[in-house]
Amino acid sequence: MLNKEQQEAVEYLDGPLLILAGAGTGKTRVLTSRIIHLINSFEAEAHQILAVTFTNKAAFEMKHRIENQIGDGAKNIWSGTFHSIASRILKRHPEIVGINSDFTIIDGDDALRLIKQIINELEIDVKNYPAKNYLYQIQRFKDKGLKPEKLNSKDFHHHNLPKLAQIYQIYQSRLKNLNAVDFGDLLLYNLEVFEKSPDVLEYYQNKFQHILVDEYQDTNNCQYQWLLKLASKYKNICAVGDDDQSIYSWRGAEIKNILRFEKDFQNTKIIRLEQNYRCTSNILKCASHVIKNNNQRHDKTLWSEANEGEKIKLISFFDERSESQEIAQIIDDLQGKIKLSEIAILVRAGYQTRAFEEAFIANSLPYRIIGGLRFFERREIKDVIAYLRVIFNESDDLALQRIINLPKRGIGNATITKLLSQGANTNSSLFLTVKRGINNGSIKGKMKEALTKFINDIENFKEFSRQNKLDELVKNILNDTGYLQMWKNENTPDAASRVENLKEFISSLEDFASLADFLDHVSLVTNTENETLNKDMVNIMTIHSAKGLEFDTVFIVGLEEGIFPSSRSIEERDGLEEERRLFYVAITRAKKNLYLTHAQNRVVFGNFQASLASRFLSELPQDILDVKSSDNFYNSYDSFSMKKKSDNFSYQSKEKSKSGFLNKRIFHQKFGYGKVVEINGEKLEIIFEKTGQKTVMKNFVQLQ
DNA sequence: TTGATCGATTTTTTT
DNA sequence: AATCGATCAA
Repeated sequence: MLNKEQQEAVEYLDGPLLILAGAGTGKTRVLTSRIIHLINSFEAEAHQILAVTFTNKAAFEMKHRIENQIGDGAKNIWSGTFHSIASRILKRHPEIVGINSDFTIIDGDDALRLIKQIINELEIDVKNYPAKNYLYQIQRFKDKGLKPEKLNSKDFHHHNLPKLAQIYQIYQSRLKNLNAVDFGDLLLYNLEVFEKSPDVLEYYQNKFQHILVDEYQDTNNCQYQWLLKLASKYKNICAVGDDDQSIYSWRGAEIKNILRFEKDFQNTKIIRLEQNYRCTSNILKCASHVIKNNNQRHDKTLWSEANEGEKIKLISFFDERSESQEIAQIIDDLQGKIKLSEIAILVRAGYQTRAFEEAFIANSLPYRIIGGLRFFERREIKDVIAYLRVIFNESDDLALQRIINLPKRGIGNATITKLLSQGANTNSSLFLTVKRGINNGSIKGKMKEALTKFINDIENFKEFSRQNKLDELVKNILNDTGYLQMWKNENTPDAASRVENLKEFISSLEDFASLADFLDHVSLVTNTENETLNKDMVNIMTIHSAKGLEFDTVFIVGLEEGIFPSSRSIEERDGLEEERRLFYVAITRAKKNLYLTHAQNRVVFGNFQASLASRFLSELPQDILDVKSSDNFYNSYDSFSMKKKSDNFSYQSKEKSKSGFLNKRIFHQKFGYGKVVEINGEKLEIIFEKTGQKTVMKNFVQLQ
């Protein structure tokens, strides 16, 4: 059943509609119901509907739900991520922007390789001006819809990156020569298509009678312009968003797109969804209380009919090891009572997952890391894909560079650089340059032998791929080039798992009819829909990848200054507000139980150091908190644990004070384990295992 | 050209 | 702690 506002949002058909949907208010249901309603009421046919999301997962889920209700007709709906839809459109009109329809979509790795090449040629000091800063800035330009020729000095001056505009321009022309586009280009070229060809634009304006956009607060300027153009004729655009959940400004997202929606589309109807169906009222209260600290937001009141539920648990640990270790213990105790798959550990940054992985392995708790190292991003998989790219398109220099000396063929950096500059001079691809060099004798000896074999291999694979299935092709590549052998020779557990991944990769290829099909798929779909999803495992992931998900029990961990909020966000303008929204998103993932944890010490860049509790913890509503501390240390939040701790001390002093501390292993609440090397009255000299020698009062250590 | 070694640098977040 | 890049000997 839909509530009154949801129903209205589904049925409203008189032009632009903005749905401000708070966390857990059922926006996905509204979106899918609306699409079904459009079709069932004959307002639009499936192929006249455009539904845009940010993640493949969201798009997939939406489509799946609609298919369940109206069957195969749903297949004609244009639904997908901004990038996949833009790619689909660009494939139909590539000539307008001067590329071919078999363009390659390159990922961040390739883009970075290209930028590095360019800044090397321009002799820019990479030490002071790293390539990735350039790449980042260029991506931001693209997010704003700014092409190199449209830049004016104020756009790039303040970035303190020499020759930024020039590099951007060269980067674009190189991509064009390679018949390649990056993620940002997909949208950017769409805009160019629409500008250069009003007919094409009009075709899509007419085609898409109804446009629906999910997560509208995460659109960047380029996507915004794209939507504006497509919707400007019929103005049947329905955007769903929540300014409190905007967490992608670092990728160019602009909250103001929500604010200006009303101005861009006259007579916009605004519907607010404020009834939360997900969380207990305690969790909701916690989230609302936190987000109120932000200034830049629309004030809104989420409410719910749910019970208070459990209190929010706030737990403090000695260090990140005991944090992960004891959380594993807590979960172990819960096992049997609740499903593990209904538990999530949410971290601020990817590297934090490691401690949990280790703790879960130690406690033999099943877990999965969502969004971590994605399948198609693994090195061995990218290598094979690079082979496929070269086979599909021998002019794909970026892919060729990746594999020309993999496995090792004796083609070193010097040779590659030489070949590249030769290629640049003659305006020909790397592949062609190599071939030419072999023929005209400029490549000689061992080098010639190796490169001839390589070129022949590629041509053979090309031939083979015309007659054979994709998985057979890959098997041949792995065997004939010695790539598989390379890993097998390594004989490490790591290499073994790479071999396994390659096997998995081969079996995943069965679904694809052609190489072109596969390459299209792989460039835009980042992860294989993993089959482990149904298994009962604890979920570990970053908060960003948890967006849109919900779990019975959620642990938000590492709530410390410098981690959450992240150290960078503390310095950035508006950084803290976004960080707080991130916290808000994290809190509202929880349906029933919420644990907030932090460690008092943590290893940062290999150094064990004190870690301050996050400022966000002081923004929590105290009355619904249940504050606990791990038994091992002093905790500033909880007088109860202090008392318990001092009990421990008195017990110790009775039993152990006479036995002497010298040369004994001790534990200190703040510094951890150490060995006593000297006693001066009440003071002890201790060499701590992690922090070195310190002077500490006798009363503050326990014998182990 | 390769592999070893040293030192610098790193940690947001992702389509 | 772990990775990346620069440097150098073989």
